[in-house]
Amino acid sequence: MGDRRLKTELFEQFATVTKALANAKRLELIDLLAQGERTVEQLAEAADLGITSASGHLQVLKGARLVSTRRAGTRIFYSLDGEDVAALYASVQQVARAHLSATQAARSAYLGTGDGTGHSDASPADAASEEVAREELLARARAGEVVVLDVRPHVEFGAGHIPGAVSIPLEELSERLDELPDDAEIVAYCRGAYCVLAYDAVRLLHARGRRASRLVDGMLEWRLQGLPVRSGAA
Amino acid sequence: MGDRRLKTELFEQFATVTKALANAKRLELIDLLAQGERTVEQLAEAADLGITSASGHLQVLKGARLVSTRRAGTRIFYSLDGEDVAALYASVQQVARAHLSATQAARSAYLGTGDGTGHSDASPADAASEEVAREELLARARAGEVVVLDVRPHVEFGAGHIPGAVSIPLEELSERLDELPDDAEIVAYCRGAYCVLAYDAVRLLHARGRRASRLVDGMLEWRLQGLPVRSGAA
DNA sequence: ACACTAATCCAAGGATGATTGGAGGATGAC
DNA sequence: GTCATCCTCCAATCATCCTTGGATTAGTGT
Repeated sequence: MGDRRLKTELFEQFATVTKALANAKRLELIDLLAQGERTVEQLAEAADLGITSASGHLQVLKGARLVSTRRAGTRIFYSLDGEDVAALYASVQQVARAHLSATQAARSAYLGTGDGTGHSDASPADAASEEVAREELLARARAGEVVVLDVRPHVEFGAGHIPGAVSIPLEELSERLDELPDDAEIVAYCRGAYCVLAYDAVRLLHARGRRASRLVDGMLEWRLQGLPVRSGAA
Repeated sequence: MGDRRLKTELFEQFATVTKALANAKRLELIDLLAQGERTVEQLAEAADLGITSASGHLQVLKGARLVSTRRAGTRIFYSLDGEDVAALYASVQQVARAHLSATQAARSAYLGTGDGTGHSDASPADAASEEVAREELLARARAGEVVVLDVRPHVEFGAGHIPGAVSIPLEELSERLDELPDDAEIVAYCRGAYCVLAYDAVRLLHARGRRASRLVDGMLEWRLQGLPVRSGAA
């Protein structure tokens, strides 16, 4: 078989994709871009990177065609180059979560669920019991039974949100509580399975005596499921 | 926000997965393991690696919990640690194929389709026209209309195959042609979208005047689709 | 033309990863 | 027990990657 060379070349092609993903900061950039386009400066700030370093990482991602760019005057907006990249990223998250117990622990610690000491088998009064399934939310929202609350920053809401959702970023939530009907049940959501905003929002709402729960996962998984998405400002 | 440290740790967890995938040889090992368990020696041989090197790569994969081991006497069998790993790998292939034109070119060259010179837009008499969809194959096989032919090595057939399929590895095909009914239509399959065996098999069958086509993709995608799989020797 | 901003390019260093050869563990045959 | 086999572990070399600072390019406004 003279196909060793061709075979190797093929796997090296695959590896250009995986190598582009093989860095924590680049994964963080992809996580951000999964919520909508951003400039280099915004990305650097959000991912705690120097401008030069962020630009470098973005060049690597661009080289692997995982992101694309759009020029607007003096700025350059980066965005994910297709839903399959988001799906690949979600797949990575899923594998990490299922295979690495350290990921579960890190996730609990970051989200503020469980105790984070490691024996995370099943906290009885866990926030998991307050998760709402996607199809269920869609049905109940259409029936007007619940208020859907998007607690991500306004920009991300504008780039794509659940139809009918109200946009109140977590930062503004405590001051704008009165915009939410007193008696309604509230379902909050944010970026995805590893986003802390909705967890914080539900904790805050409960503390204020509201009935609130959380959509399972978040926008990333909602979109990948092919469920309806609307874009445009609030 | 004091969550920068926690956030970074979370993404570093994700990165342990992607770093384990960030190497052409390791991807090749995963490709092999997606067809069933193998020993270190078999893997080294198949992937054109030294034993030491292969073992090292496998340790990396094991460290990320992407593969698991089983000891049998003096040998150690490696296998993928769950279908989600196979799904992740398939997702990588998909992204590479959709985003990198070089991957398309490398694929055509390896599979022996198209001309491989780069302008691979659409070869008229392309092998694509002879692809059979998965559900269609299942229905026609159950109705006895087609003979399903597995042209992978016997070991891989034993580890999992399409119910009712006949096992004739490509190497043995030309000598064992008489085992296939003269008049039947034959549908060949092998490992996956990047496996050359079924392509070669169909070319050989056509040359011998048989009616033959190829299942779209292969065993990997069949399994991930949740379609029925049987295991055990022929 | 000039100043200003956003982003990329380049070079240097320190860190991390891949391969190889040789030593060492575990298991099975005798 | 000894030997052979299969695999892992260790150490050294070489290549690759990440970060940082300074210089450069592209675009905007005056």
